Amino acid sequence: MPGTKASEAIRREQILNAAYRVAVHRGLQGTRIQEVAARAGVSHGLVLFYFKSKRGLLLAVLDRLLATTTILHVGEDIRMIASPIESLLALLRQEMDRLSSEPQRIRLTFDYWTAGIRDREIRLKMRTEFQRYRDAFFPLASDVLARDPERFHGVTPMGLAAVSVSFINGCAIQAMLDPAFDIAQHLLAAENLLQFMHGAVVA
Amino acid sequence: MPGTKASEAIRREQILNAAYRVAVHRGLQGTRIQEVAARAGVSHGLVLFYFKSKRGLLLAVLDRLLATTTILHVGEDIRMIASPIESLLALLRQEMDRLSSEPQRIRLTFDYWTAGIRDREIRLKMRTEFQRYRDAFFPLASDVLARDPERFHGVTPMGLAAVSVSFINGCAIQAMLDPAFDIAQHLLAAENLLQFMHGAVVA
DNA sequence: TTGAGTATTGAACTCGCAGTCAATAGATTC
DNA sequence: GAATCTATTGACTGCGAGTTCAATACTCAA
Repeated sequence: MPGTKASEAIRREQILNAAYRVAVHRGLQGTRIQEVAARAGVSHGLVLFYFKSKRGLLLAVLDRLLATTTILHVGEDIRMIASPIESLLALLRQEMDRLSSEPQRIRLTFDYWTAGIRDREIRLKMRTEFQRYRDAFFPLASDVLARDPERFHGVTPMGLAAVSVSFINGCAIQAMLDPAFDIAQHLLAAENLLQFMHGAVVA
Repeated sequence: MPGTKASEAIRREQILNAAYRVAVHRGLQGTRIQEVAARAGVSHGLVLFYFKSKRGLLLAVLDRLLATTTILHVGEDIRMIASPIESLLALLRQEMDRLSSEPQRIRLTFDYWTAGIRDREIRLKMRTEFQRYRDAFFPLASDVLARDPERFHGVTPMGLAAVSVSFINGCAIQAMLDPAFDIAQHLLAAENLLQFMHGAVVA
């Protein structure tokens, strides 16, 4: 009855792929090992053989999700912008575009986020990931503060970075459930807010 | 074997109270009817008798959660502030304070939010609630835009209101899992951002 | 006090799914 | 081609939880 054999690496990859798709489709709680196995074209026994438990499988899916998440990339074009505030604006725009382009991934990420409330291991992984994301904002935030230290008296670069992340997260949340969510309008509003700041700096 | 009898209203209230506390503690998926019944001091059969199903119970808990959510309240003090932007700032501060003061409620809300991805009925309830919340920002947002229509060219009041909500949601998300999340720093950063805007307006 | 009506119970049923493991067939080696 | 190895299977187990419902005890009106 056993089917064709394959190397461990290939099988794990197959199963993880399947698990990811099922998790995206059904949610974390709704993910059943049977369905993952069916999608991967193996028996459910094999899934448990490789990942030991459902929890192990979902943790592996989380690792994969985080590993394949596009790390915040501050491209050459953004770095070339002379004004720090306009750079930050460009980065926010980029990230919001990315959010709207992969809704499924975002939904799954939030699913893990919620699960992290009650699961220590998930929580730690998520926390690490978000810290990394926030840290990527750090240099730009520093530049912004350095340009006008007096106005931002008391604000730390990490504080400003965190606020940027908050804004992006908040947009993601609204975009997740609200079909009428207007990304363009959000971008426009954010843009104007930051232009506002820029105007103040220049003046 | 039946215990003391009570009116329907009292029993529903008892059970809902218990269900809410269990849901807060265990999460939506982790809520078991047995535990709810135990907390309410009734049999699990009675819980099903009144709420028909677990789903029915959780929907009732959601109704209760939303009904008892403090509706965004723009107090006299805030309305008295002459500058629209400073009013908005005060409102953001108020809401962030509120977030940090009831973390359990926020967590449960996000739990339903996640569930809403796959459950149409929950989704609709959540959507309605968030729209109401967003609408409450509308008047203030309008005032802000009216004060300087040219700079905000193209931005709608609803757009600005949505951005405000995004910011608050984003803060809530970070605060939920990150123990080191610095509300004070967030407030400070937000405050400075808005002061910035205010300075531009005055200038 | 009694009887009807009903709120309440809890045993029993069902169902789905995670996890186990001995058997097995494909691969590999000599 | 035989022997060995091991990846793979699928039947089996057990449990946890939602749901059902007939029995039961409380309430209240007559």
